[in-house]
Amino acid sequence: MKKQQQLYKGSLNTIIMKLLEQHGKMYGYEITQKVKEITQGEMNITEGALYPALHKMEADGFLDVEMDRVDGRIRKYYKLTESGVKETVSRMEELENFIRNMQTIVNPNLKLDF
Amino acid sequence: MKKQQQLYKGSLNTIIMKLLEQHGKMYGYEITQKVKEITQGEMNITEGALYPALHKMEADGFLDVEMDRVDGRIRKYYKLTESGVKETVSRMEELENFIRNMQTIVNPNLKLDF
DNA sequence: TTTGATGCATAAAAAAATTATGTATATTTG
DNA sequence: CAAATATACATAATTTTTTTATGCATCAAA
Repeated sequence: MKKQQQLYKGSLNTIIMKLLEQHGKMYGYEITQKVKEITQGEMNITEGALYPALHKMEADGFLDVEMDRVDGRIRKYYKLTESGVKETVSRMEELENFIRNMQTIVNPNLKLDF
Repeated sequence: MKKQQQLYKGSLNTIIMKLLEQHGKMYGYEITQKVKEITQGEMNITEGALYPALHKMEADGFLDVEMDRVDGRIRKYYKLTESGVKETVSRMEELENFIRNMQTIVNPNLKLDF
C-alpha cells in the first residue's frame, strides 16, 4: 500500500488542461486513470474534485463537451476551447514559475543557467 | 507592476520550515521579506496566511517560540523543534515527489535519469 | 450472483489560502 | 514637524479547492 502523494491545491486544473492539450479529448474517468498511470499510482485524482472542476472549466468557457454512448454507458468527452488553450499556456507558465521559485527557496546554493 | 506568482495551497508550511532549517531562527515579518527577496518579488507571503500557519505549527509541536524586544517593537522568533526537523524532511520529500510527478505529466517525453 | 470495474454526479466538511481590518512603534520624506 | 512608509504582530470573514461520503447505473468477471 504505497503512500499517496497529495496534490497541492490549485494544480488540478493545470493537470486536466495539460492532459487535454496532449490527448485532444478525454472523458472524466479516463483522466483519473491516465494520471494514475503516468505517476505510477502516486497521484490520485478523486472524482469529487474532478467533476466539479470539469464543470467549472466548462462554465468558464475553457472546455467544450461532447456526449457519447459506449457499451451502454455514457461518456462525456471534454476538449479545450480556443480560450482554454490560452489558459493552458498561462497555467503552465504559472507552474514553471512556482517550481522555479520553490527550487530557489529550498536550494539557495544551486546555480541556475541563464 | 510585475504579476504576482500565486502560491499553490499547501506549500506555505514547507517554505516556512525550510527557511527556518536554513536560518536557525526567524520572525514572521523576516520570513515574508526573505521570500520576497529570494524570489525577486514573485512570491508574496501574506500575513493573513503566515501568522495562522506559524501558530498552527507551534501548536502541532513543530516550532518553538522566543519573544524579543528590538527597537521598542516585539519580535517572535520561531525555530524548528526536533519533531519539526523531521517534519521538514518529510515535507521536502512530498515537494520533490510533487514536482517530479508534475514534470512527468506536463512533459511525458522527457527521459529521466535513474 | 455478487463483486469489481466503469462512468457520471452532488453534498457536507475540511484545509488553506486571500482580503480586509486593527493595533502599535520607528523611520523617512516633503 | 506632519504625513507617509516600513516594521511587526494579529484576527475575522470570505473564497477557493480539495477530501470524504454518498448515490445511481451499466458491464464484465468470478
